[in-house]
Parts: sequence; C-alpha cells; structure tokens
Amino acid sequence: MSASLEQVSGKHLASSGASKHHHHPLIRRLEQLVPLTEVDTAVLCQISAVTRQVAPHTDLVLEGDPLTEAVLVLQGFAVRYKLRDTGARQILAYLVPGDLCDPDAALLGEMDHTISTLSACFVARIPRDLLSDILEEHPNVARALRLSKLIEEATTRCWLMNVGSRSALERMAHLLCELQVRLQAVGFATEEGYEMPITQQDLGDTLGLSNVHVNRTMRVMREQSLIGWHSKQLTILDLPRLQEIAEFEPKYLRTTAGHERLPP
Amino acid sequence: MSASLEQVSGKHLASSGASKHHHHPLIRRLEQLVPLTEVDTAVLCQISAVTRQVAPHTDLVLEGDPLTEAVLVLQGFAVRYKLRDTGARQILAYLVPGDLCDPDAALLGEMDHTISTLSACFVARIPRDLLSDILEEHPNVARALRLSKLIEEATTRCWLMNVGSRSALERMAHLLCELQVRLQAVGFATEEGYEMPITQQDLGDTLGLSNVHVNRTMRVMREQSLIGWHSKQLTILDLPRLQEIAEFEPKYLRTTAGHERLPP
DNA sequence: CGTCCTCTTGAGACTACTCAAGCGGGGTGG
DNA sequence: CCACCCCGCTTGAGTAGTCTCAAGAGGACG
Repeated sequence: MSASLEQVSGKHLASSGASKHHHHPLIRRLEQLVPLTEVDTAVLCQISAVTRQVAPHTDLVLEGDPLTEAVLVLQGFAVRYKLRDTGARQILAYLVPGDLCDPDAALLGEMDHTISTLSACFVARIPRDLLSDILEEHPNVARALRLSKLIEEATTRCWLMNVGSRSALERMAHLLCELQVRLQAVGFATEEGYEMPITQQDLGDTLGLSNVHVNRTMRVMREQSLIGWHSKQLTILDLPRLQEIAEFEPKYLRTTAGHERLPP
Repeated sequence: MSASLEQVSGKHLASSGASKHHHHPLIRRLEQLVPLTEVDTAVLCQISAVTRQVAPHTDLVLEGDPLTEAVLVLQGFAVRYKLRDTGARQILAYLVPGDLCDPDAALLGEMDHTISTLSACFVARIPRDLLSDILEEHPNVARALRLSKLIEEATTRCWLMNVGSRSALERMAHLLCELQVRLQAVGFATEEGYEMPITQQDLGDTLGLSNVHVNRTMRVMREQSLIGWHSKQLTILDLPRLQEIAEFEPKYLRTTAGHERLPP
C-alpha cells in the first residue's frame, strides 16, 4: 500500500537467523517479560517468518469463528471489536506490533468478538497446534505469553476504568500515554511521539465518544500544546502533563519504558 | 449480621461429604463447564470447608498486595474495583457465589485492583500453593477454572461494550440480565428475580453513572413494569423485554440457564 | 479534474451530572 | 418500647458535557 510498508517482507524478518533480533517486535516484547534463550528467539523468529500484508479495515478473525489459528501483528494497528445491533462499534483492545492474539482461548471454541485491522498491517498466522507444541517445548515462551495475556487483561480493566469514569480529555490522554509506552517497548515510538495510522472515528469507537467530540477534544489538546497530530504522526509535546491529566500509571504494562518520569 | 446469613456455617458446607453437592455454588458452577468426578467434587468441597463471614464493604485483597491466596465467594456479592485520585470508584467485575478469584494471576506478583465485599459475604481463602497442587492433580478442575477465567474475560469485554456504547437504561438492563443468568446457574436466582443486596451507589460505580441517575433509570424501569425492587429483592416482571432492551446474548456466560428464551 | 474520505466547525438538543432538600426504614440507645 | 439517627432512596432544578445533524474544507487518489 504505502512505500514504508513495502520494504518489510517475510523474508526480511526471518533472514536474520541467529543474530540479534532487537528489531523483531514479538521478541522485543517477550524479552522484557521473561529472559529468552537463543533457541527461544530462533523459534519465535521462525513462526513469524511467513507474513502477510493486510489492507486497512480488514477483518482477520470473525465473531463466531472456530479459533483455528492465532494472529501475530508485526506492523500496523489492529483491534478487537464488537458490533451492536444498531451498527455501533466498540473497540475492546488494540493489537500493536509484537502482540499475539488469543494464544490459549481454544477452550472456548468460538470467538465472541472480531479481530480487524485499522491500518495496513503485516501479520503472521500461526496454526494452533504448532503454537501449542512450541509452548510445551519452550517454557520461557509459554511463561512470557501467559504474562502477556495477564497484561492484556489488566489493560482491559484500565479501559473499563477509562470509559466508566473519566472525561473525554482524560480518556484520550490515557490512551495516548498507553500507546506511547506500548509502542516504545517494541521500538515504534519515542518519548516525542509515534505514528498513529488511525482515524478519529476509530478513536471515538475506542473511547466511547463521537467522532465529532474526539475532534474537539484533540483541538483542545493541541491548543494546550499537549500534542500535535499531523498526517497520522502524533507528536507528544508535554508528556508529563499528559500523564498527569490521564492519571497514567504505566506499571500495569510491565514494560521498561515510561518508568523514569516521576522523581522519588 | 442478618439471620439468613447466620444459618450457613463452614461446617454445614463441608459436612455433606460425598453426597450430592448441588447446593454448593462452586461445584454447581464448575460442573456446568466440565464434567467432574466424585473425587473432584470432594476436593472442591474440602477447600471451601473453612469459611469466614465478612461484613459489607470490607476489602479482602488490596491493590498492591502480593497475591498469597485466592478468594472464593460462597454467599453474597463481592467486587473487583479501582479507585481514582479523585476518589471515584470504578467497579470492574462482580464476584457472586461460586466465583473463585484470580486462580492463576500469581505470575504478575501484585494486584492491580482491590477485591471487596458489597454485601455481607461468606468467603473461603485458599492458599495459593494448595490451589496449585489441586490443579496439578485434578485436571478437570484445572480445566474448569481456566474456562471460568476465560468467561470472566468475556464478561469484562461485555462490560466495556456496556459503558462504552449503551445508554443508562440499556446498561442497567444488561447488568440485571447478566446477574440473573449467573445467579440462576448457582441456584441464587429464578426467572422471576433474585436478591441483590447492593446500593444504587454501587450500581452507579459499576455502570459509570451517578447514583441519582441510577435511581431515575430504575424508576423508569419500574414505571414500564420491567422490574420491581423492594428491600434488596429484585423482581423481574418482563424478562424478554429486558433482554431485548439490553441486546443481551447469554452465550458468553456458558451457562445452561437463559438459553430457552428465543424461539428459532 | 473530480470524487471520496476524513477532518473541522457551528448550532441546537439531549443525556446525564451536581447540588440540594426531603423522606423513609432499620438499627441503636435511652 | 419508643425515639432518635443515620444511611440510602427519592425528587427537583439548574448545569455541564457530549451527541446529532449539517455543511464546508482539505487531501489523496484515480
């Protein structure tokens, strides 16, 4: 789709073999949770060798689907969402590079929500039986994935807090802070900002706000010199104040990023 | 506290031994998820032998606590909640009889929210190492608890949908429908209603509404002959319409109750 | 160059909130 | 046993935040 996406290919990601994998989002992510051996990283590299480019706004796994494979995001933004009868969409979670979706939900047998891309994405599909073999043979990976699932749950609880009891400005700020930390952990963000290739409508469906109100809220944030947002590039101008507005506590993300902000 | 609570004692719950356990909420709950052997039920009975009565509005596990034991609710309503700096409370989940809290979150090491009672409760505290022994020796129980955790996650997603995109009336209706099914599954509700020993403030903190608006919403539901609510006793007058308003789909709860309502 | 999609802004309406006051019922102390 | 008191419920009035509808502007792409 865009030039910046084309340069990444399945071959590129797999070819580095046993050398450093610091550019591989899944490995970067899991390494922060559990120390991994060379063998572990090699296996992880291998299962994400075959990647597929997916267009924006494409459903990857549908509600009701029988859960035959896991989805790993390597580039771009994907989400879990549910639709109401009225057509309204509620986004339940973001899947950013390094996120592996539903590694152990096989017990339930059937999806209760849909996985979809927001932007153009590179994803790998991992057959469920291959994945469970790996989990058995590589306890570090298994532990890391279990931990990462618990973190996703903690994140969902934060979101519930967000839409349940925060104002539009606070919600927005919280989401931006969360994404900053999560993306920085996999090398897709700095303290200064990141690429956020989604629409204001998407943000509204995430935060329980109308697209119009998202727009007005972002204007306020721009006017107060908290952020800039131009052609999908988010610039963070005042991270401390943004975090203060959001009451953002990065601990739940279990990441090394974002912990240096508060003096003791 | 109240007379109806006094008559339940730890001894009472444990004494039935190997006979039928249909009155035991944990067993009733897990049996619906995975077939259990006599040995399984005996073990479950044993771990919940020592119960403790807890006063309303008592914190059982605090945010930041090191996760040394699991909590099993046998009677009454408990919740997971988080507090904001402003003092606002967001309730994240209800724990009703038969719910076992956090069986496998040991990996995270520390709670990111607080567990607390709403009403007077009977609870059992289960040491984490005893629990993990049981999970190893009784795969059925382990499977059932894992399933039950996945169901709790699906429930959290439904709540996020609820506060994110439904009106006050719809949210309220959805919560009442969910509780009806969950309580019926453990014998604490019928199609006609159940005891709901919580305040309107609690409901507000659950649904992201003010106590005043909860009150007005309940008045509307009473005026429309959807429900009655008198001295903590909820009467459901028109379950089909309630479910229709809520767009309630009980499938996510994986319970045998509540599936007969829609003709094909 | 036209079209479509997203962003932007305005105006008016509505939902839900806050503050405030009165009511009722169950538990407690005299 | 009665009176009081406290907590939770109820209702009103005014307000704030957010929504809907609508129209126009700015880009990206064919």
